[in-house]
Amino acid sequence: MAEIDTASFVPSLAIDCVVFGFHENELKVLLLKLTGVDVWALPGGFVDKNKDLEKAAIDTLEVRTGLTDIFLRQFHTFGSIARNDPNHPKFLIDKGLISEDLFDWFNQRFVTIGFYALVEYSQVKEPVPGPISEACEWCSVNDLPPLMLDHQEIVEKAHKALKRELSYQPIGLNLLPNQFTMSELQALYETILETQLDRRNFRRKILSYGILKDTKKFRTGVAHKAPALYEFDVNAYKKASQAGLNMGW
Amino acid sequence: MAEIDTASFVPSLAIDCVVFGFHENELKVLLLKLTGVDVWALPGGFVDKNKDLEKAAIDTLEVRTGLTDIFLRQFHTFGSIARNDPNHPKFLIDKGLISEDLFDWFNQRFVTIGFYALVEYSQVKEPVPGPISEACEWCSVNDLPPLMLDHQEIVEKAHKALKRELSYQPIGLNLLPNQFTMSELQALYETILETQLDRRNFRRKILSYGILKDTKKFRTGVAHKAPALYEFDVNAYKKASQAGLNMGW
DNA sequence: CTTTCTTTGCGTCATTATGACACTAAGATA
DNA sequence: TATCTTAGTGTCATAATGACGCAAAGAAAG
Repeated sequence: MAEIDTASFVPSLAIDCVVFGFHENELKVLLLKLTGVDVWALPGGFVDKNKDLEKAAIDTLEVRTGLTDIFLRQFHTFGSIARNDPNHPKFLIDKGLISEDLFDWFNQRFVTIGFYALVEYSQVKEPVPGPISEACEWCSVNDLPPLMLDHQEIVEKAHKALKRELSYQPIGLNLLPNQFTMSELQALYETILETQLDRRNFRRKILSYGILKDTKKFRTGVAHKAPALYEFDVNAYKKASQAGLNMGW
Repeated sequence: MAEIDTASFVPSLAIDCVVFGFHENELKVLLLKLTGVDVWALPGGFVDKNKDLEKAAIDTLEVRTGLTDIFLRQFHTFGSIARNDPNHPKFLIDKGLISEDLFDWFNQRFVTIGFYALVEYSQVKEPVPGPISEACEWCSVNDLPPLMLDHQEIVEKAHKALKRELSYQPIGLNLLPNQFTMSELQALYETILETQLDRRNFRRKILSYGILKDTKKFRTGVAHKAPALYEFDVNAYKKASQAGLNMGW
């Protein structure tokens, strides 16, 4: 059972992280399975009184994924009064996840600040569960298990934010391994956007941004023609992020 | 001096609103001047325990502007620990703005949820100051008076968010009077983007979106050739908002 | 070893969007 | 009446986009 020192936290405040990864042509999110029940939750937590919001998110992610230096973006704050449901702390207590003394703390009205993170799937060796969870796993955004509270809505909103981001920012540096093929990059775009793109036009457009470097190497040992391996030109990538792609005016 | 019932508020939480208006080719924000000092603040406040965040923002704006049905968007949550500066509540007490009992409340670490609002300048007849302010006025974003705490940063971030929004959303319905000329619309765009646009290309592009209706009327009584009056085709405008303009992929 | 199949890489072509700018019309002012 | 400023329309070269063809590379099948 989780013992927490509620006095060290900012009351009413929480953070939740939607950690996106990309694997086998699917967009995944990291979820925690609450111990003993088929209810899942986003990694997140309370905010330490002397910790910045960002830092709270970063620390949470480091614990879960082992990664430091994660791409993180605040995308929305969820503060509907409907989020406060007394059945929720009751449920947690019934299932033995938190002690009874914590009812009041968990029964507060929480406002949660949503962050999304982009991580390289393969770099997360073994996601680690938290004090009230027994598993930490990647789940496909298109096939989510039952989620706690409004976490489903939070995931959806994060996905939407990511989609939008894609329309005016380069994306991939944080989601793909260092080297990747054009097809893999395209698959990432298609997956996030949930749409199909023409292979040849995609190549033309993404190359026109000048953010890719041809490594002159090829992926070998795979079926069919060996595809060229690219990597991001980090400098150009960051410049493009700053300036924004496809700005309308 | 302001008397407030702190018990009715969610601790640690506040909202701040950046209300944008457009007047004389300048982008304005509504600011409150604290009584007796040359320090200004954004309209905002604490969050009532049983009020949604959005509702808290809406209510604040209604009090200040008299307007209901305001275009409102959450753009960022500010939660740095550096926001909590004990000198600030001391200052408020020294200046007689709040009573000494309120020190603890005001000395909390506050996380503030930033909203920006777009309103039609001329519809705000007489902005009304709050309990600790003696004036509520429009100030040009390019020439802001000294602002409280990190409110300057909040305004800047809101402006940036608005700029970005402009690149993939139609804007104007909430900032311009019902009928307007092409030049006025262009001036709005130029002001928000802080850049110059070619008159003829602007017209072509904005018309191509199909969100404008020609009213067949003209603005009379002004110097030079009478310009045509347009209004937004609200249906088309909303569809365009949904779909997004200039989406890159 | 040759054929088949799939994926990669490069290119074409018609259409549309964009940036730069010229010209005319309308109406106020000199 | 001439002049000046803003409005409205159009042109033209260039760039971007969408649709799609074709040949080369390599694995797999015969």
